[in-house]
Amino acid sequence: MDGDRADWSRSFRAARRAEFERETIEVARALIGAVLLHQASDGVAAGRIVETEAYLAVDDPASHSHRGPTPRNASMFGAPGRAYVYTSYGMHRCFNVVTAPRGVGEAVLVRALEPMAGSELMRARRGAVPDRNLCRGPGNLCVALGITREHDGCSLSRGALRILWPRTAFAASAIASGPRVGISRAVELPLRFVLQGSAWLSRPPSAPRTI
DNA sequence: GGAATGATGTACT
DNA sequence: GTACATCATTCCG
Repeated sequence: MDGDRADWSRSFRAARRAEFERETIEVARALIGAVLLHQASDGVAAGRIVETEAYLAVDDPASHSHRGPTPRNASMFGAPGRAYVYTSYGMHRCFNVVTAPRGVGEAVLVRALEPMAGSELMRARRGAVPDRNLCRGPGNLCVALGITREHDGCSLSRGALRILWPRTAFAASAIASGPRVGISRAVELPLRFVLQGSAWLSRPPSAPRTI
């Protein structure tokens, strides 16, 4: 009885891990619609992911991993399915999901959430901002969910900070891709993914290229 | 509406 | 010193 339960639990966890072990671009797409949840000491907050960006290990000079491991980006080279949280511009936190196998250095940046639970807590953490801005932008969503550098390297399958995968993925037509935001190198790569029509994006998808 | 700006940790020249 | 996966504020048309 307990043995069955342990087997079930093990295979369930393996399946959860497998979600993170697909190709990074595939994970970036698959994360659209997943829920990011943080159970903190002061309460629970969660939001549906509506915007992501993939950062790759090869031919991607905009990626933090491009020049190899450093103390800051160490967790990006760690195990998949864990968090990479870094400080941006000295003041903001940015939350990433590590995707590639240990040592490779790929991750998906989460850029915007649609609030699902804990809006009051988010408002308390964010201060006087319009609700539509609670989780708009990578720095803001970290404040709203209470994500800090303490979460760097933590598991996203087991701990207080978790990804809840959707039972069924969005249709490909519901997701748009385009250039990433706020970078100056590799600007042409279409590695940003958004839920089409979402009111919660950090910014609208850029217009389709007309050549 | 948009452009400019300042706050500032980490990594690099 | 300079650049940077940002954000809120200020200034301008």
